[in-house]
Amino acid sequence: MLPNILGLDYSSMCQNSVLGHSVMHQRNDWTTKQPQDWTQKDVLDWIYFVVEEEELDGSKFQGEVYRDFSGSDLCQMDRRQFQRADPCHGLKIYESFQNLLYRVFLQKLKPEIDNIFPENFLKVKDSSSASVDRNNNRRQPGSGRDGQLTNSVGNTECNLKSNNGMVVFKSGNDITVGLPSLGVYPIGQEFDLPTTTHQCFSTSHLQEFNSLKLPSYHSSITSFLASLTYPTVSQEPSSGSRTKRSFSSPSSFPSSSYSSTLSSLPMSLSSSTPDSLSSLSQDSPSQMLTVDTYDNGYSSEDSLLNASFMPPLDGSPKIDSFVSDFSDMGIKDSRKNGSPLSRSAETSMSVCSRRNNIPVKHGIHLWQFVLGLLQDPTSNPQYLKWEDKNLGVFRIIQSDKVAKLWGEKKNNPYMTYEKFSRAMRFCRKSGFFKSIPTTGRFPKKLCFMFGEKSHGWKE
DNA sequence: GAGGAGTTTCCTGTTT
DNA sequence: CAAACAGGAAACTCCT
Repeated sequence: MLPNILGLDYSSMCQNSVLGHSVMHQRNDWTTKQPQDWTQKDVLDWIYFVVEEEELDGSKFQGEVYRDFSGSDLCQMDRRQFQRADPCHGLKIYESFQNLLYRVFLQKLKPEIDNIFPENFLKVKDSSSASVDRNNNRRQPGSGRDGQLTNSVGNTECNLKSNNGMVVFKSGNDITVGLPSLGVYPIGQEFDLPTTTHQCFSTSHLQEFNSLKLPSYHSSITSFLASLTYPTVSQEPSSGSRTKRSFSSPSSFPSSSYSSTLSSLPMSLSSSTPDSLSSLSQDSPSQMLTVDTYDNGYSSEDSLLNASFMPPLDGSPKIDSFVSDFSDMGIKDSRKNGSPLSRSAETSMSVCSRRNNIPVKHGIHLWQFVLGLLQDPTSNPQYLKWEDKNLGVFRIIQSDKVAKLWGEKKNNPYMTYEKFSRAMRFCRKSGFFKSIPTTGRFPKKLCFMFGEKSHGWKE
């Protein structure tokens, strides 16, 4: 039996095949090779597998489009090239391929991830024993109402989450990193910050990862891994109920690699472990990373520039399931008088609070979010694009989509372009954006310009 | 606990 | 006419 390097369930491949004998009852070579080593035949086998798995319209599928591509060719192709090659299914194939590369990478990392999540470092959460006090975002023993968030399939929420939505969770022997763009959802257990030094990932892993072409979440994972590579944990209690931990890091480690900010969800906080984990933010100018339970925002230009925002794909279950949680409960966004959701109203939403019970620090600012989108090839130029990068002028192409992404970033399913643009106007008033010059060069609608207080957009 | 920053929400009116 | 823009007002979260 050939080794299955991808961790795929082949049983599904051998059942209900609609593609005939090429897939059915036949072990495909592509499952035993690295994607970059695939032959043209492997590519075709995999493509047909995806068509079947994704239930794509076979009548519109033209396999010959992919006939001349090898695995290494696919690795070099970006979203647009897939779409150009196959206007009908190219994007779906591209997404599946990115997903596959990502899984291969995780398979390789698994032993080392196991190493940094030792068993005694994880503990299963008892949903009935704790809840979130919305005033201080800490769990209180005994009141189980908000005790545990469940997603649409009833899984426990995750335990470690980066500011850009990436989630690491461990279930038994399975470690998974969930990314919004993949619709991967966290199932996990609570864990405490390790109190010993962990040299978790070797730089060779990062280099290897760098060699993969994963444009949409490349830098997120890279920075995430980098942040896990070097932390040396020391604990320093601070005033009040909050405890801070600091992470020192080797000065040789480039500051740009500190971009990932990790934050625990309040779900994983308990009275006995008031500051489980936490987030990393660069505390310049020293090489000290301050870890604060509630900090999930960018704290420096470096972190901004290296943070790859990962917009979800159309139909991503994250927003959809989130919104459906509200609609299922018959809850509508029917606040009056311009007020945001009141505390009482929010409380009445119980488990499905507006912010999903995630403490949202102001963290990433609107202008930073917009800049992140502009720097992300998966959103630029699809959702917004530069009109004049030197001047900092950009135009929003899909206003609703951009607003929705902002809402997702803030865990607010009710975000609209109207509200988004109101926030943009406030940012303009504060100097993060400014008015478009009235030269007639730029369209007035949906056009914005970065202001004096924003930075990092100029080349 | 106060106050500020940065939104979020809803609103009315105007411009494109 | 619809979409976008503009800005007031109130409320909210988070931070200092």
